[in-house]
Amino acid sequence: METEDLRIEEGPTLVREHAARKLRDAIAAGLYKPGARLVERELCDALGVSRTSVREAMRQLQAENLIRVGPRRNISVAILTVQDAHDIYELREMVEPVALRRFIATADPAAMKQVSESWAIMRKTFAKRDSLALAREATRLYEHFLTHCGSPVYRDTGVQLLNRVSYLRLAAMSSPGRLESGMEEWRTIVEATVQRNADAAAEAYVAHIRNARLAIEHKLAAKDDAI
Amino acid sequence: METEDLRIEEGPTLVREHAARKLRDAIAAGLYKPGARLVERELCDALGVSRTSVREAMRQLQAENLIRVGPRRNISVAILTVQDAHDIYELREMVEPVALRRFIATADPAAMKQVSESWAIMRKTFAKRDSLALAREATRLYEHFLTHCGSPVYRDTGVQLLNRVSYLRLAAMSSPGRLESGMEEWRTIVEATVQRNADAAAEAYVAHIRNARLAIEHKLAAKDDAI
DNA sequence: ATTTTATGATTGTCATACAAACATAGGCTT
DNA sequence: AAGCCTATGTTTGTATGACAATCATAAAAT
Repeated sequence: METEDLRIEEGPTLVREHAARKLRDAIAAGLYKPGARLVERELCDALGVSRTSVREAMRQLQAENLIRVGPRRNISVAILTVQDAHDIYELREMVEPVALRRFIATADPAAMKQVSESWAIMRKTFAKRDSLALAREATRLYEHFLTHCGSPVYRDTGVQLLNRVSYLRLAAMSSPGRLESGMEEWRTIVEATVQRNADAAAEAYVAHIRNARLAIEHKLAAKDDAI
Repeated sequence: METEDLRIEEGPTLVREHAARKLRDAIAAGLYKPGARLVERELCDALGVSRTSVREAMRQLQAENLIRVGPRRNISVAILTVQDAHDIYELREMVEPVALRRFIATADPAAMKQVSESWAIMRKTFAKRDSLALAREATRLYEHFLTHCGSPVYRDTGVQLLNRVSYLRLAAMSSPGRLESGMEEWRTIVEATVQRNADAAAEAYVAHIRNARLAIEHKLAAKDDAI
């Protein structure tokens, strides 16, 4: 009975959603870089699905601001200006601490246990200096808080903001020392969370997002304009 | 030269976007009520476009959380629970006052003039007790602040939240006295805005959103569960 | 009356088709 | 040789038709 996870929700076996997830992941992993042109036909070949499904997935990513349809109707991975990144982090700072407070107030033991487990994985990947896996697990934890905060509204809003900066977060981890300080911040967040100390957790979370923003702005300032 | 509005942006003459806008407006106007089933073929007939375009528009509205694809794959207008509505207003209270502050700080005279003009229209429609036109003009003003706050991120996030509660706002205007108090709140907001008094405008805006939320929660509490 | 079966409706996906916009490469003119 | 024009191919937007799978409903059988 433990193995069976009786979900009420629908089976996610839609081709268009599979395509959308693949594209989202590819963008997050930096496989498609900001500004890179996306050609429908090539995506069809790469994903092994029809144009119909690719196009429906594209409309979804477009609404999520992950891709952009230009004036010449060419489709490309969205480019974030320094100001865009700043604003997204500013919003994250408003949204996610509230979600974390709600998570702490309402999370059941299973959801709380997942936090410790994700944290353990993060420490392991950190020890191996596997940035990509670490970023992925951190994303999982961010989304875990949002998903289990009891509010679909906070979840949708928060996840959308997170997705928009996913590749930036990966890029920022290459700043010297950022990995270490980030892990310190996470440790504080996780410890306060499992102890259900909402104030401490939220405060640490705000500090974490702010530091992440500064790291990213520093990284972006090095480049010319936008990424 | 005054009549020509030289836009850099792309021409919005895409059938799918036209369809998406029509559906959004229909939901906002209460033409399609929450929970109402949407049948592709009927939408094709009503809009005079192909299934291709309707489906792509649906994917967009789905990503905007305006429609929902159920487990049985039937598509319906999204239903907001009382909690959902509460959370959306809570987020609006975080996002929109910041956008308004930025608007006040950066709006050019033309953008500021538009505020007075919208406000004039609102007073006119209010005098005629034309709730639908009033709601539409208020939406235009909300979106005007967001569009001209200088931040695409705030605009996208704010507009998305606004769209989700569009039909609720219309419904709340039928509460006795809400129209009058709402107009008072708007007057304070507009006056402070055109005087570029950011603190006063933001404070009035927060109060306005809070009152609107209370009116809606009161309205929703009357019904059973969700709308 | 209950169960079973047939029928129709709806969605998801694919394959084509074609016009419009656009890019590119050649060829032509001067 | 430089610049202009044309032919060709590419890409996107849209429409149409097809079909399987699922679901709902009506009809039929027990």
